[in-house]
Amino acid sequence: MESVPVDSPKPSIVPPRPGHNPDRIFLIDAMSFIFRAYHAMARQRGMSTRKGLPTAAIYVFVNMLRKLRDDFSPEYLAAVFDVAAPTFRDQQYKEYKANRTEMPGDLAQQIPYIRKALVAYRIPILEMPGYEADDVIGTLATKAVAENRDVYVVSSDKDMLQLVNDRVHVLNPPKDNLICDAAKVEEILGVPPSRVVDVMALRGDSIDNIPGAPGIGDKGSVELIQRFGSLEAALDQAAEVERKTYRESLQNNREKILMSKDLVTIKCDVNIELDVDKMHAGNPDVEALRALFSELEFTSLLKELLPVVEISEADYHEAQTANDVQAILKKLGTDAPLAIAIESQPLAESSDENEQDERPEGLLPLTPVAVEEAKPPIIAISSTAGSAISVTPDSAAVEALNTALADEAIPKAIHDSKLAWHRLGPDRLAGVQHDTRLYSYLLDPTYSSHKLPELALRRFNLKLGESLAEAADITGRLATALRNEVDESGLTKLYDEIDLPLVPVLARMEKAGVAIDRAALSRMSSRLESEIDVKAKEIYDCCGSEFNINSPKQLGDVLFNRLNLPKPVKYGKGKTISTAVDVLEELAANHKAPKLVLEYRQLSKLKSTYVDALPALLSRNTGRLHTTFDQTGTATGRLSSANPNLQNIPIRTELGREIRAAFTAAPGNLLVAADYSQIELRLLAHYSQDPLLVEAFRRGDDVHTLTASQLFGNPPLMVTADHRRQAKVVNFGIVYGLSPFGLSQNLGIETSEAKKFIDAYFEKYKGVRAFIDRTLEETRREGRVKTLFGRIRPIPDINSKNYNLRGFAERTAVNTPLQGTAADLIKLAMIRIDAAILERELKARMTLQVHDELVFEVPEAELDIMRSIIREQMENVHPLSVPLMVELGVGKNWRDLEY
DNA sequence: AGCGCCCCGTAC
DNA sequence: GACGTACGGGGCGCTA
Repeated sequence: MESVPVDSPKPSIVPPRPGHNPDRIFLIDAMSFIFRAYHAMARQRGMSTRKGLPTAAIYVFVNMLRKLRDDFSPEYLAAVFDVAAPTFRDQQYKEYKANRTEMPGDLAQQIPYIRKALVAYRIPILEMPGYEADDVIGTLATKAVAENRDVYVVSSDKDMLQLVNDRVHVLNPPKDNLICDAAKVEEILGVPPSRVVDVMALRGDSIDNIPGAPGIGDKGSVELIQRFGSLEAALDQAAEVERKTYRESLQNNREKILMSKDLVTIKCDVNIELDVDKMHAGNPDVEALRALFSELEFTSLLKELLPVVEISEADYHEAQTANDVQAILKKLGTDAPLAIAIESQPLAESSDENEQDERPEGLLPLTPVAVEEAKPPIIAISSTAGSAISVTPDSAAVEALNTALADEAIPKAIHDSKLAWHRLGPDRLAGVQHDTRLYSYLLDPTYSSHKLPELALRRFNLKLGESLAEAADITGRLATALRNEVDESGLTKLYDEIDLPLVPVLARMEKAGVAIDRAALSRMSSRLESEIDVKAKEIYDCCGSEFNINSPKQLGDVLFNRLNLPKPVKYGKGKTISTAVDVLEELAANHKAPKLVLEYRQLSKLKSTYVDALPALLSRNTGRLHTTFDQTGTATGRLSSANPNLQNIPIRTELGREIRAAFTAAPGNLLVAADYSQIELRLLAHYSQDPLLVEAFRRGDDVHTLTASQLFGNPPLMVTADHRRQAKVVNFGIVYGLSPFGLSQNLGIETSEAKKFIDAYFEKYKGVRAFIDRTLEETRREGRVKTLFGRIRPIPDINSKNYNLRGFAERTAVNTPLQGTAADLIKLAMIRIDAAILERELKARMTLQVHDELVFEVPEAELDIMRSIIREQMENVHPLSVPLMVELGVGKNWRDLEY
């Protein structure tokens, strides 16, 4: 099955002529698209549902249908399938299509859904045992023309071009809905539609195993037909052909060629009725489509189906008096939560987007909006003056609202309670029981968004409007539905004991912020600026011209095309040649420029990303830097940090550490940084129970030295620094799910060498091997991994037939329990440390979390108590088969710490 | 001009 | 093709 080639620069697209012929029939050659979509899918990153059902072909097919409907508004429409049964051609020629391999499993899985989609679109499916789709289409086209209708054969199969005539066109959607009429066919193939079969008979088709004339290919077949006018004439006059191979092929294969023509000729007299009444293109069955798209997780398509908003603002009543508020609260049953939505926009006064909300507490203007219809009852709170809410409630109403918010006994449902905490201010909100954002995250942390509108769409097919009351309404409904799922998925304990209690802890950390030495950064900026300047000039000098060093494209051009430096061995997919660190390091021996570029890069990276960016984000109110921790942003359960990201402040180079030195403590305070030592390797020991690892950690041995001693066969005391370094890379690699290629890149050695390391590692650490095997086996069975505390991550690609996808899934499956359990543990420790600080009414504050490290700002007087609280809580956070160790540093800034 | 993607680099 | 998880800056092509 070949696609129609289009070599002409600008395909002539004939627009549909409205009113031209209202009797247009569109016949879709379904399988030709399905195969096409499937092959296109290989390039696209594997698309699938969370459960692992591949969906790329369905998606492409559905989009083709939509485009067809949008572009042409067909009057009549049908999809034609092949029946999986022998056809008359198989009887005629037993080798027919013998070369065709069976349909791949991940495609076959999708066919039923494509049929469902057609049903939902109310497009009839036609098929005829014993005939191929081509023949059915040819027959229907012929009959339609006899009824004076226009036919559009929707196909990307070149064979179809033989059907083209005055009334029959071939429409090729992947080629931008190119319409082929007779002229176009001649332009593309070099012969008119009536001679397409003649050409094909000569050329043959290896995919369908049609022999054709041996030795005559694409060019020859067209030439011969053009010259003689027809296949029969070419055969009869074969003697005149000068070229020996052509001549003899024609003379010696007459039967074969004629049979080929027979095979490729579409039969137009199949015994099938044309019933146009059943082919009326009407409106799709929206409910069926919705159900289908929902099952297939086609969220963008779902969205388009949903202009329907079930709620309108008219359904909500605004509460103006305390009695109105009390009336809402009365409606609450004993267990029903009060759903709350809060304006998420920053206050009008602080127009700065990045500004942390630092309003004095308790002064926030609140407008409660009561709702009688909603179940559970809701209160939407507008905190912005001049918002959509039209009434000004009396002070007693606001008072009643405030009391309810702070009442621990009234359970609340909120989407993103951390944001609510910030908006309302601490201690004004109590009793939060349902955070729908956290529910969504726990149920599937791999979703790219856990925002309320997306959730409403995904769960309820509901398009959320602007109204705050509506948001509260949806939040209430989501809380009920998601809580059930959380309970059913065994995530309740994790939610109750880790994710929910962490919310106020993070809120306090964000509010506290960190102190920054602005002057130090400013000095550094000036210094970097001049150094960057000098470095740029040096680069221009030795490259012979000025260009944008920041542009990998321009840089690559200069290095590899102008200076003719050797190109990296692998610069595959992209058009630009890689100028990444390892490539430039390699080139440093050949030329001065690469080293200079690396130095330039380091300087400009530090300047733009940190030195200049951080001061711009300092709060005008507090003068400190307030990050936002996202508790629902990672697939593993880790936190992430943004605006600014304080989880990637440099530490590895001296210059980078200078930035760290600008993270200071307020006067009279010290910074305390507490790191878990090798927490992921300790968890590997715990999970695998590998005797070597477990014993090493119990004895307090250096685990990298141990691995070096195992890999290189020296006793631990004889391990060299270099062996230890390499062993460390291997240890890290194990946690990340290493491959020989990855390790070889990291160590700068041959893949074969790397493989020896890996084999040696697993030979020594048999428990680790078994753990990995166990984990993979379980993941294949369950389609997901779990942390020690039951946090779930779906791994849909674990059984994929795609080598890359599967490999990635396997590494993820091994890494996530380790990374995710470490995340759970430190979250638990944070909750307990926070509680200890509150309980003792200490002034010390937790300020940062960097995955395995916590940073505190501690008054000097509280140093001793804090040190002991931190160590105690972190090291004893949860019993494991190996001890957890914490390294505690104290200092005036984040660089100069004394351990 | 604004958005999205790529390349690159920072952290753990 | 690429050992896990993130965020962000700059370039650049795409849309408007």
